Amino acid sequence: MKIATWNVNSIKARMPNVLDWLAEATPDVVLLQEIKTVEENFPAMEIEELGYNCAVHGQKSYNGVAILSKHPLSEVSMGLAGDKNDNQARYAEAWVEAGDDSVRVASIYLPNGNPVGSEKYPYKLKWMDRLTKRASALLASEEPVVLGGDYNVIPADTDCYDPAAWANDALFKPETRAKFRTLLNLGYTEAWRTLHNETHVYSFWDYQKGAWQKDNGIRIDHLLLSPKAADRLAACEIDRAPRGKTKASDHTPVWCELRA
DNA sequence: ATGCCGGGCGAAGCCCGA
Repeated sequence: MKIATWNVNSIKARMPNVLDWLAEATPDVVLLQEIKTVEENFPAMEIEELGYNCAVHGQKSYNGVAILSKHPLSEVSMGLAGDKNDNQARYAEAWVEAGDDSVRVASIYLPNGNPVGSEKYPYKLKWMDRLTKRASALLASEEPVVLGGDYNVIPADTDCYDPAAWANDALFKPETRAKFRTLLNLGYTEAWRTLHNETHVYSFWDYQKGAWQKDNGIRIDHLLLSPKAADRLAACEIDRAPRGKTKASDHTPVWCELRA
């Protein structure tokens, strides 16, 4: 079971790249973020032609998440509990029906939180508390769970090109990283880091200042595995190739392989 | 301190991202 996460920064602008990558990488499940469109305008037909089912939690212009799966999806649930006034589309969850390979997945677009002095930062921290609550409830089921997405969290100094430059940023502040650790400490395994010792390996490069060419990136796209999923973890990689293509997203896909 | 780039929206220039 190959499960990927990818912030595509607009599904409509990214369709050629997304279709190419689906055909080349052949993931079973893809967790998309920042689709930037409502469900009615999601280009489902072209994706379905490649054998995927689509579950879309859309929003006009901003945010929006989706789950693509070659296996049937059930128990599809959109939105993150805990704040009835939150209408930003940042969370989608589903059960992937695949026999012994079955797994629960969530596509997560965690708020950026900048600028730190604005209301956006407390919104981010509260959203992380809500995610922690949901993640805790999912553990109680003792199912295999993969929480994948754009976490907008740089876990450690070595996950960015210049820690000093990010010191006061919402993606890197101690409070942000502490909440991310709280999430992990529930019992989740961050798939890429648990299989890799390398430092300065990234999943996002800004469009500006030649960040991609200089490899000035940050690692903020993560796959968090419950114990039952972590026991099945066989591989986890960051596929840099899509970031180097024309009309690229500023994020590149991260995928993991779970044994049956 | 701000723009840099790129997308949405909508038809110019602003909002937003990380």
